[in-house]
Amino acid sequence: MSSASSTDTQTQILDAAERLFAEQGFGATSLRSIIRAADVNLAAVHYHFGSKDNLIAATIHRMAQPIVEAGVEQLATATAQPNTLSVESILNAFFAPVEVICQAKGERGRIQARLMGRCRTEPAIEPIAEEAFAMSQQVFLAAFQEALPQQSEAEIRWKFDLLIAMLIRVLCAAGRPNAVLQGYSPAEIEAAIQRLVKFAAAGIRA
Amino acid sequence: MSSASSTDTQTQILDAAERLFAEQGFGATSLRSIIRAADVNLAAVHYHFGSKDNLIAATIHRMAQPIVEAGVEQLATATAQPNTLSVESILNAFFAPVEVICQAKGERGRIQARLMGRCRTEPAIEPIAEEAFAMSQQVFLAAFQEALPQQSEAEIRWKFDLLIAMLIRVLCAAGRPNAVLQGYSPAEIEAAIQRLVKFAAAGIRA
DNA sequence: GTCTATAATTCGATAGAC
DNA sequence: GTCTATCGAATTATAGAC
Repeated sequence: MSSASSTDTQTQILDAAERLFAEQGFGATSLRSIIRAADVNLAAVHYHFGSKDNLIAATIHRMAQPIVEAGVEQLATATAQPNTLSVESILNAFFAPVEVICQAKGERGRIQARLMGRCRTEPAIEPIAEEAFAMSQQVFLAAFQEALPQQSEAEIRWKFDLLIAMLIRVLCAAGRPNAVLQGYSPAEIEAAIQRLVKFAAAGIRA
Repeated sequence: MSSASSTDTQTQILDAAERLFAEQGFGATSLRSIIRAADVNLAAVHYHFGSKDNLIAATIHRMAQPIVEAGVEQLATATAQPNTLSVESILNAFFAPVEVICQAKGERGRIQARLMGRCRTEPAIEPIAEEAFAMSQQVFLAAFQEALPQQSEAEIRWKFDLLIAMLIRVLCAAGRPNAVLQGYSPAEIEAAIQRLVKFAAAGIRA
């Protein structure tokens, strides 16, 4: 068991790593800049995580866990409805991370959004990220296949791949001039999600 | 005027930088790894480009130029038609880079696609990339506004932002399991573009 | 579990010979 | 225009005291 202080040190390191990895990328972020921001000793990183690569994996997994859970839970609720599963209800669950990240976490949410985006542009990181999001990918693909039996699996797969790209872009660009999500109030988040669902549903059905 | 050999050295450096920046990111790629791949001397980089930052800017501009030109030219052709400008014709021009990059350049195209993707995930690079793609962004936004007068400028802007995210994803994921673009033959590229146009047009009109 | 000190490498940049 | 040599600073990682 870890003591309370060691848990705090781990969290401080993860918080700083999350922010710096998101802003600068994994390779460009040094352990020194992380321990400076976390106000811990350099040796503590190697003690708690072993290496920079292990710290990267731990950071990604901590970021992904609540996002995957929120999507899977909300999808399970939608699936439990007696009516036929609609594309819109699946998309509402798929875009749930927008609410999870932007509303509940504020500034930290935008950091995690950037980090999520990096998982798709850094080739060396992809295996780690793929594992972290595997469960989410699996259940959503299955739901779309059930809701769109007339479309081939390959067709649904590349459309779902584009949906992920859209979701990441929405999260990364939140609050910026041309973004779909301009503010962070519950009403604005809800409205943005509805715009996204409408946009995506039309594309998927096309 | 540069001599022939100096031009070759510059090109060798740019080719290696393009590949390594795309694969590892700007911050994580050292000048030494670039000169190793380019088989030139370290001092040659500073002689020809002055600094790492200048080399980054030169690499991005060289990548962006033919992409911007292809899109703008094809859009001009579509605009020159006597009929009303359709969303589909604009989107065909917008997705032209897929053909430019994937068909004409082969493996190097996929490298440039990744590099293009990095321009939107590395905050420090954004000003450079924004300048490199400014002309393209401007003409396409104007075309969409003309084709969709019933939609507000803000609405068109966030939809266009998502289109860029989709285009980058298509280019980055080309050839991978769940990608819309599976092969690189002219027929497959043309078919993928048509799928994309259909998907995007439905979303934009929604 | 936290720390200092340091080893071993690598980084960007520059000086100066040719 | 290209090269060698090198500076000063930064990097990851480790050893060992407390």
